[in-house]
Amino acid sequence: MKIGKLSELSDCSIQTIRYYEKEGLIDIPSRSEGNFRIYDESTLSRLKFIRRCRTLDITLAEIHQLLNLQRMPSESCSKVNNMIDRHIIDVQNKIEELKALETELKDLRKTCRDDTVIDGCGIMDNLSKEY
Amino acid sequence: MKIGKLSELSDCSIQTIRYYEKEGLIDIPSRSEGNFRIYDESTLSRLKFIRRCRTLDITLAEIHQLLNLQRMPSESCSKVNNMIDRHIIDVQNKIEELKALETELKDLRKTCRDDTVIDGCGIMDNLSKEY
DNA sequence: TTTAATATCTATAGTAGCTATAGAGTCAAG
DNA sequence: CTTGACTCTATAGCTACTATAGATATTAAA
Repeated sequence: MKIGKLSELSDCSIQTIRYYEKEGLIDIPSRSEGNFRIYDESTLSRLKFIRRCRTLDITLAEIHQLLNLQRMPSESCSKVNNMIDRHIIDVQNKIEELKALETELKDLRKTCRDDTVIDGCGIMDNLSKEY
Repeated sequence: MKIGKLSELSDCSIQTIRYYEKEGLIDIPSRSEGNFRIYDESTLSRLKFIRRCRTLDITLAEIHQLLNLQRMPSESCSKVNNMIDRHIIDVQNKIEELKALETELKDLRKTCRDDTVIDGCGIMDNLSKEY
C-alpha cells in the first residue's frame, strides 16, 4: 500500500510517517516505479505500536529502546518495567505540579472582581508583585 | 547595571534576557562605551513580572497581551480575567488527562511480573495490541 | 604594565515531535 | 489530453529557551 492508505489505517499523518522513517523508527520501505513508498502490514503494526506508546507519552527515544528490546526476546524485561515505573512517577509528579498551579491560578483569579478596570485589577497587581 | 547582575537579581539566565529583548518583552537597553547592555530597575521589575507569569504557565504571547493591557489602565480588565479563567480550565483538563494516563500506565505495568524476559513480557505484548 | 581571568558581545544551532509549505513529478479517469 | 488526486523532496516553523563558538571588553593580580 502507499503512504496515504497507511496514514489512514495507522492514524498517523503522512508527514509523521516520513518523519518516523527519517528517525529510524520504521523500516525504509521499497519504492514503486514512480518512486512512491510501498508498505506492507508489518509497517502498519509498527506504527500502531508507536502510536500506542505515544498516547502513553513514551518518548521517541524510549520507543527506540523498546524496539531494540523487541529484538532481544530472551533478555530480562526489567528495563521495560523500569521505564514504565519511571513514567508513572513522572506523571504523578506532573499532576501534583498542576494541582499546585491550579490553586495558585484560582487564588489569583479571586483577586479581581469582574466589573473593574485594568488600573484597579487585582490580578495585574498580583502579577507585578514579588514572590 | 549590566546583564550579569540583572540575571542574578531577576533569576533569568543571560541568554533568556537577550531572548526576551529580541521578542520585544523588555525594552531595548542603552549601551556602555564597550557595547555592553546597561539596565535600570524598571527592566528588573519587568523581568520579575514575566517570570511570575511564566511560573503560572502563561505563554509569552499572553504576556505580550498583558503588557499591552498595562498600557491601557482604564480598559475593562475582563480580558485579563478571561485569560486566567482559560488557564484554570486548561490546567484542570490537563490534570484529568494525566490521571487517565496514570491509570493506564499502572494497568499496563501490572501485566508484567518483574522476573520474566522480553518474550513473555506482558507490557511488550500490550503495547503491540490495538485499542 | 603586562597578563590572566572574567564578563560580555553576536550569530547560530539545538531541543521534541511533529506540522505546514512550495514546487515538482506520478498516475488514473473522463 | 487534461484534470485532479496523490506523492515526492527540501525546507521552515512551532515554544521557550539553552548551548555553543569565536571575538571583544573590562577588571584584578603579578
